[in-house]
Amino acid sequence: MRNEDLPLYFQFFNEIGIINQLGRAAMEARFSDGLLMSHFTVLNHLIRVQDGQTPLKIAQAFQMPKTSLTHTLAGLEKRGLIEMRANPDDGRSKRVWLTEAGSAWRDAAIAGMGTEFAVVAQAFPPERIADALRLLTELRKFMDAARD
Amino acid sequence: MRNEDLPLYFQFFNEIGIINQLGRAAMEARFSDGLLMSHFTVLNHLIRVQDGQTPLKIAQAFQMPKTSLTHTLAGLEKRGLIEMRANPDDGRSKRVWLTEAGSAWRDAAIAGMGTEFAVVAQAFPPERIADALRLLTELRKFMDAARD
DNA sequence: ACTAAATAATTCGATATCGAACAATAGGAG
DNA sequence: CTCCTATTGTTCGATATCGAATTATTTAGT
Repeated sequence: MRNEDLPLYFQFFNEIGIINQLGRAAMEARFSDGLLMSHFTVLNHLIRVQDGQTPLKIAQAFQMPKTSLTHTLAGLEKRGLIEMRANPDDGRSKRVWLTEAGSAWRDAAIAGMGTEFAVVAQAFPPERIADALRLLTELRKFMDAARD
Repeated sequence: MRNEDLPLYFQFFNEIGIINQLGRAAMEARFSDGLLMSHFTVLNHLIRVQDGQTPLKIAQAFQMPKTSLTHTLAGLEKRGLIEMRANPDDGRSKRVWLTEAGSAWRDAAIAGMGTEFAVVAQAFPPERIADALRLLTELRKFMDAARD
């Protein structure tokens, strides 16, 4: 990397960070029951991939300390959005299952986001977003693979 | 927004979130003295804009609750990276000043990031990043302005 | 000048995050 | 089987985040 390119990459990640913060705040403001992005992310993952995952699997999927996930799962369970049952295949681990309420909450959260997205979509048409998304997806996969 | 475009925007912000998390973790791993991105962001802001800002100004610049900033500033002050002095123009507020150590720590942090960026730059040349950066900057400004 | 409303920062309490240490179980080597 | 190591999840302690209430000061209205 040429030295004069450093600010470019720096600024890139900087903008990513700010957009993430703004987007996150906007979405969390619409979440009911004091739930946060971490909770939503887990529920969404269980629907996208499949429920019945072990906590460790989920933590790895998000590159997240498993100790943080324990706490997030506890919050979801307390609110009745997931159920944790023993794993018959391995006495050490558990399996995480969505409840009806969990599935419904996730759907409602996504519907709520639509309102936010519509505002963005007014100014940024799908083609532009899709264009940038290609790079972002590629970059995410690269960074994910580059983790030691 | 057409309904079938919703997943596109959703996925876009999702990738932003993951990249942010991966980038953040990689950078924080290099920060000395247990400092976090929040600390770096404040120091960097004081250099970019100008030090002597009031806490409220800084909090607004980051769309961040001022109560969180109080805590971040306390951490920076405890480590001698900033100094807070009374504001002669307004008895309610204070002004935040960088110390030599604060400035040096920020420079070292950026230098450390260079190593991470170089890996990314191998696979993603400046032109591609600059291209995406244009959209991101525009989007960030838009979202920033759209805040109520 | 006096009072009321607005503003700056902090304190408080509840929750989140995360590294280190831990208990329980699994699995492999002998 | 027994011992040793690896793996899974939790607990614990320290710090971070953030909304609500609080204190001090300024500004606006009269």
